[in-house]
Amino acid sequence: MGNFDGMCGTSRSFFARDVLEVAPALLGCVLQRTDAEATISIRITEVEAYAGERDPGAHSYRGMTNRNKTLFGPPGHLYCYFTYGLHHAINIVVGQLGQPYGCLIRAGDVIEGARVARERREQKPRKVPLPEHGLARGPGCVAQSFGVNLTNDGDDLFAGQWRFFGSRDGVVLPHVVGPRVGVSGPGGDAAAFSWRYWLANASSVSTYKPARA
DNA sequence: CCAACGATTAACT
DNA sequence: GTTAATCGTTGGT
Repeated sequence: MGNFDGMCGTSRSFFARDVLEVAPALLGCVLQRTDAEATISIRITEVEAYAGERDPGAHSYRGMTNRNKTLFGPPGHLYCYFTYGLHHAINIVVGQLGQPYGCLIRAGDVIEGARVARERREQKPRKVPLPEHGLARGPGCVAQSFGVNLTNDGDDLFAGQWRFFGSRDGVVLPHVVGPRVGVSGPGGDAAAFSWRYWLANASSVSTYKPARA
């Protein structure tokens, strides 16, 4: 495993561009992590762009903190954070060094390692069975399927456990654009920040929930 | 120091 | 549609 039809390895410079250019280009790409337990490969179906100092919805809007310092580092690394006291979520760091841009990976199709991903997602008993397309549906579910936590914050996606596969010809797949999920305040303004991108026909795309005022 | 809240999820009415 | 779960980070005092 590890090779995908029409896909190939990508260089770090793919991520060293503006986040509004990179975010839609991530759709259909495959992110892969191999640890002692398994190899998990996820085909990205939903992302959101966060544009640092020009984005009031971004963690990095008010400058560097201990939590968000990875965003200020080189592109092509993993920004992992913990939220709501329960969940982890992952970004890919985007932009030139020092531009604190990130793409939140909101959903994807688990195309390799689904058995282990399901074990991780079903550690707590559930009332209704988890469908295959629900394994990595939602940011917390993506992180849990990969089995990542805060110790993975800053991981280099071009080394160690991680691989990233883009489309061979760099084509951006047809997609849908809309307002971001769960962003309150000015950054949630749908007209100014419709920076959520998803594949229209993907069943793993999370259901839309508007942010509270 | 402390209070508020969050780039969420799953279950419930 | 509404709400509990659960805690680190953040920003103000």
